[in-house]
Amino acid sequence: MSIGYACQVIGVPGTETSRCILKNASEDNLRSLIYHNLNALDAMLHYNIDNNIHFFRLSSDIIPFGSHPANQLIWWEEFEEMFMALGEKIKNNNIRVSMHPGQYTVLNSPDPSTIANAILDLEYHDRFLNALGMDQTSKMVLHIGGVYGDKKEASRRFVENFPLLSDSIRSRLILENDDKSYTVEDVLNIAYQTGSPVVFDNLHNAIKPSETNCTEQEWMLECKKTWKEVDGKQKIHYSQQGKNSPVGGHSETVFLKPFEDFYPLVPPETDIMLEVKDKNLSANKCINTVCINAKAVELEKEWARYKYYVLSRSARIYTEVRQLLKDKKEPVAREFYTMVEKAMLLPEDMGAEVNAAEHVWGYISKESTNAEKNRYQKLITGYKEKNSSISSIKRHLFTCAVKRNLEYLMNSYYFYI
DNA sequence: TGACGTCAAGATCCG
DNA sequence: CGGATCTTGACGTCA
Repeated sequence: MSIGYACQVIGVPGTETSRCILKNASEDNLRSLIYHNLNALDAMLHYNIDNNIHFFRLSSDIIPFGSHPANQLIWWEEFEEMFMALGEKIKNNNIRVSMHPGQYTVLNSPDPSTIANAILDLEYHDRFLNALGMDQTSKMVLHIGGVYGDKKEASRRFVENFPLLSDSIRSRLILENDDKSYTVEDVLNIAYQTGSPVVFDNLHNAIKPSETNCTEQEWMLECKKTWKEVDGKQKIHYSQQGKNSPVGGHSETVFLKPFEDFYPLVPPETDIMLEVKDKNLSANKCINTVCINAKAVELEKEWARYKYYVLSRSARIYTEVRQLLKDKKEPVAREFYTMVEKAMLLPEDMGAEVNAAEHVWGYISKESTNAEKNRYQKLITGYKEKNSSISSIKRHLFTCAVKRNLEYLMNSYYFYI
């Protein structure tokens, strides 16, 4: 059972990908963006290895305009060595990678040019995984597409178009239920005909349930039957409805309580992809709690990154967490993350924010320039008088930390959530 | 015709 | 001029 997250690493400098707009997509620019993004991917893998994360979705944006005529580079040859090295890193560290073409890749459209573009996009993703040397267990997730007023006919068209895809693509494709049109039951019926494995998405299933009334556990077991030996472990998507988001919007973090209620329902030997705004933070939280039941000493690394954030929400919770880790009464992972969640749910408190900012400033103040000091004081005053936001203070502090390469600060979640 | 989702790039504004 | 904030992009479907 691996727990993973999608595309981005929060809070680790060097993992950011870059892009460009169409009019700037010159050969040279694309080349340097790809080079930059492959290095970013290397940093992401390094982070995952360091944090015991063995399941990861690769961003489709690593090759800008990867399936667009604007990009004519033979990138898989030009960057072959980098791809090989990345692939070795993935394999040697037992990481499972997957990709997820976006909502605009529609294989069942009535418009032939849309289908042609969808095929090009699937070819791009497949080529990317092949360049890394990934086998058939590295999957590409796809939704069924539009309904066009007739779901039966649209489903039939999906099945009809499926053989247009290459062997490699067909062996990688897995199909997911969505929250608008195709229920897990609809997807299973299509997948029986294409021979594709099915990804169960719990939030989509909750928003758009199947006509047949089955529990989440029953649907996951139905999906499990579509996974063959060569496909590797069954995959599911897990997310929670965001409190202030539109229906289907993902939560800021994966709250432990509902996740731990769900987890026992998941069939054994299943990989769980978390879809959540705080990405790797939630992956670490869930892995440390349900997979390895991390000890206090192992949570120190997490605490180092969370501490100023927690302090900025509540000095009281900050003290509680310190006490918890000091007492070392095992197990503490659940208590630790529950306290962090409690801090996240608090409304912004000006006193707590200023207090935390002062603590962080303490790292910088002694060797700061007058300009930095003045700016800091001005921002604090502005914040207290409600003329500016806490984020402008954080931005300034972060810039100062980066200038001095203060890694301990730069890695703090305080700046990212 | 605009919302949907994504999030950095690009554009513009501000002091 | 640097930094902050707002808008755009690139895709297809659907109301």
